[in-house]
Amino acid sequence: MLESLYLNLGQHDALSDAEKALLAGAMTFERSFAVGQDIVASGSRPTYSTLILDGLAARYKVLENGGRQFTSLQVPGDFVDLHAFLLKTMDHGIVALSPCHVIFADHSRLRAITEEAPHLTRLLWLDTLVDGAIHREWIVAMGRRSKTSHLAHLLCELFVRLQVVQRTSDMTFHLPLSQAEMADVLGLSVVHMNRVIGALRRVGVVAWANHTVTILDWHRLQEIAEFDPTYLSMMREPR
Amino acid sequence: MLESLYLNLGQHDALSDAEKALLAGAMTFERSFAVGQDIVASGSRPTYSTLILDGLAARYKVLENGGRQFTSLQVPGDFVDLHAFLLKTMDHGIVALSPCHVIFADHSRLRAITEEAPHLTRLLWLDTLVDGAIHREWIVAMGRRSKTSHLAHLLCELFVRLQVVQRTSDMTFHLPLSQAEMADVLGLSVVHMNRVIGALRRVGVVAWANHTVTILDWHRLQEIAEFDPTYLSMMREPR
DNA sequence: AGTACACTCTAACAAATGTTAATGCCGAAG
DNA sequence: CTTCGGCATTAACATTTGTTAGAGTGTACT
Repeated sequence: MLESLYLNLGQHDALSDAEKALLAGAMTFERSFAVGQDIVASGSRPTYSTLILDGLAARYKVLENGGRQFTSLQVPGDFVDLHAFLLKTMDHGIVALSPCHVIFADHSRLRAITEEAPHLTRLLWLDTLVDGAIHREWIVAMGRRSKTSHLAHLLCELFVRLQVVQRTSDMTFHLPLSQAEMADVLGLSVVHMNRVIGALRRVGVVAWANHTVTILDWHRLQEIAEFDPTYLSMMREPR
Repeated sequence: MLESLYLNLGQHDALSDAEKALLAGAMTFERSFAVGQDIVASGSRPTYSTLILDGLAARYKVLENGGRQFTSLQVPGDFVDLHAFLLKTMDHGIVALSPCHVIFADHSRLRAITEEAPHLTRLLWLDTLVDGAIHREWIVAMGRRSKTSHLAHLLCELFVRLQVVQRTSDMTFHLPLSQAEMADVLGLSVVHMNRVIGALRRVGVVAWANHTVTILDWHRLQEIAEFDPTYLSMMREPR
């Protein structure tokens, strides 16, 4: 059941059976969330961290004028709020973008892991570091890429991340976001988001309909995005 | 000499003398960097992490078209590349924005800390988590704030962070960046950066000359920025 | 079958932001 | 003292992006 988590953590370094058991032992109960529901509320102080077993979720902040910005997309195998284990207070919310099935890991047991399992601790730490690396890539995309390139980069990133946890088939993956939600990812108006998607479609590198993205020309998409997956740390090496 | 580091880590939770000694024991040699020099090169695989003792530095990425985007600003007491301890390969560069005096912490000794000092490990982990929280705040600023608000937010953040490590005097702090460098922070053209700075000056909330920023109206600046320091985790509590 | 609703897409126009170029200021180097 | 070069500033114009409005489309519900 924790296959996605093992795939996610295991992509960076070998995960022993004992470590898998420790992770499994940290888990408590499961729960499902409907689309649009908050999985974690901004301002809350969770005592457990939430692992996505299935579905797509996002971190977001809302400004006074009502504007919403997603700061990350979370796929199966991601701890959406592992950082709250040490940050304590959520400074943002986490919402389900598709029906989400999750499982909760108790902070007291995570703490026990940090006391007794240094290597596993480093892997969990690493998981949050990759999070940060993704954030940096998003900052670069928002600041200095063309909007088309930004979108292309996002699709490359999602494809690769979903591939790791075996949520792609061929060059296709499911992307349940509406264009309004995509606009909240890229920081655009809905109208302009529509223009940018249209532009990328017109180039012919992706097909995108019914919430399903098909990459028609991976090489060219990667070129448009200047996508270099180094930041995802997918090399398996001692950590 | 590591006062800034102790202030930085110690703002989140109590740091024992034993832990301070462990940190001091991880340090090896010191070095100075001139303005514009790379402190860490993109693509390198450092075997030590760099702590800023004095000066201002920034993480950055460069795109094929020559555009540069800063992804963070680093102040004294910050480990600029603590993440490389586990990420291994630098996917971005780090440059000195003012003359920087730094000290290097050996990865092998950091690893020893993770094996033997769980609480200190959690504090170092936390340090990288705050990094991530700042990244998220930057993403929100780039995506959904007005440029004036973004700039105001950046000044609020810098002021608070510099205050923690005692690099402010009254409502004033040193900001060595040129407007071209500021543009690479906010993701703007130099001309527009100049307009935005002019706008914030005209409002009368900050004075800014000779690389020195004076906050004239903290309350209103915070209002313009919608600045809420929660994300910096400055509450001292058990971690 | 008909209605309501959410979503995509387009058009027309307004506002924000980028580009190019020129001016002035000031400190470093000769 | 003079010259040079980097930086801040402004203007004029081009391009990108936002806003408002509306038309089309498909699906769930009655």
